[in-house]
Amino acid sequence: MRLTEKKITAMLRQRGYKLTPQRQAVLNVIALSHDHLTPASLYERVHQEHPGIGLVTIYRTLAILAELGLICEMHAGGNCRSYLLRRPSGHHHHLICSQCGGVVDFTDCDLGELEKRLSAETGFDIEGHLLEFSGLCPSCQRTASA
Amino acid sequence: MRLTEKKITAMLRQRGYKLTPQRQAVLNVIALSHDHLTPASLYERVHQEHPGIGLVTIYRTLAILAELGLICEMHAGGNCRSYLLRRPSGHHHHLICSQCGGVVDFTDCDLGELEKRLSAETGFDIEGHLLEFSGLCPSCQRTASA
DNA sequence: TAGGTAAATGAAAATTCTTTTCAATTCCAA
DNA sequence: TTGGAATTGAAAAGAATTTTCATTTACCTA
Repeated sequence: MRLTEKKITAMLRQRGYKLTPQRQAVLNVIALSHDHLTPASLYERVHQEHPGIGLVTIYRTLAILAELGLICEMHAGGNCRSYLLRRPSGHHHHLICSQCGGVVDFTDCDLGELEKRLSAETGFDIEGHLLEFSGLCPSCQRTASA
Repeated sequence: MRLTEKKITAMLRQRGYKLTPQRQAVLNVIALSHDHLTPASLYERVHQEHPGIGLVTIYRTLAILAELGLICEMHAGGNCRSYLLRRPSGHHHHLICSQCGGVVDFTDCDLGELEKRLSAETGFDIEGHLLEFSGLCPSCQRTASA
């Protein structure tokens, strides 16, 4: 079950956030995109449909969505921040190319055992995790060796 | 085999880079540190031993070391960039309390299999990874339930 | 060991990216 | 409808990083 724009707007209202046209435009772009979106690239896309929207609003909307856990915030090389609609599995991991910043996603990480052990050892009530691998993507490997 | 300051300086000279006192000071701090260092925190530490060094020099030295693959550049939440001496194991992990920000480190994570699989599936040359668990530390659990 | 030269340095300015401030506008529950 | 709190955009502020440039320095060569 993928989060749709409709479901997201419902969650927003439930939490007391207002449903402005600007937010709808942002949500629309996020919901339809399968890519990682930086604030700037989101702005660019939203701006086409909805000129006059401010970059500030993009930042603010992203902050709300991240706070509600509806999107994942991630950090990669170069232009640091990017966001992606949250996937069904609940977790969401990345393989990031340290050269070009390209991102590949994967979801199965099998950290349950480790989580259990850490929880027992430290007493932490573990809520989630972030796993990122970094390295060189095939294309940048070729560039590097050339 | 851990990279020592000596080995790093040797590699620098080999590549035609000069060995300035500033660079030595930066290398010294990096080589002795087990933490992730942001440019700012590195600067702070180096500055104690070597006042007068500029933050610019920190950035430049980090760029060279990353280019030579002697340190790993990582991007995590908050203050985006951080660097870590490249370790044999390539590992460094945290358990972070989402309430008080307390951090517990752990090193054994057993991700070798996953790394191998991802590498085979994606063609990435994987250099390192970042694994962070988040949750509530014992003390904050008590506070929360109180 | 002195001298020349390319590389490195620090300060300041310039860029980017992000957040804050604030007055005007807009959503929406009553 | 209407009141009031939330939201908006513009501009200013702030933070992080990079560029520029004149000066200094490491280190190769003679």
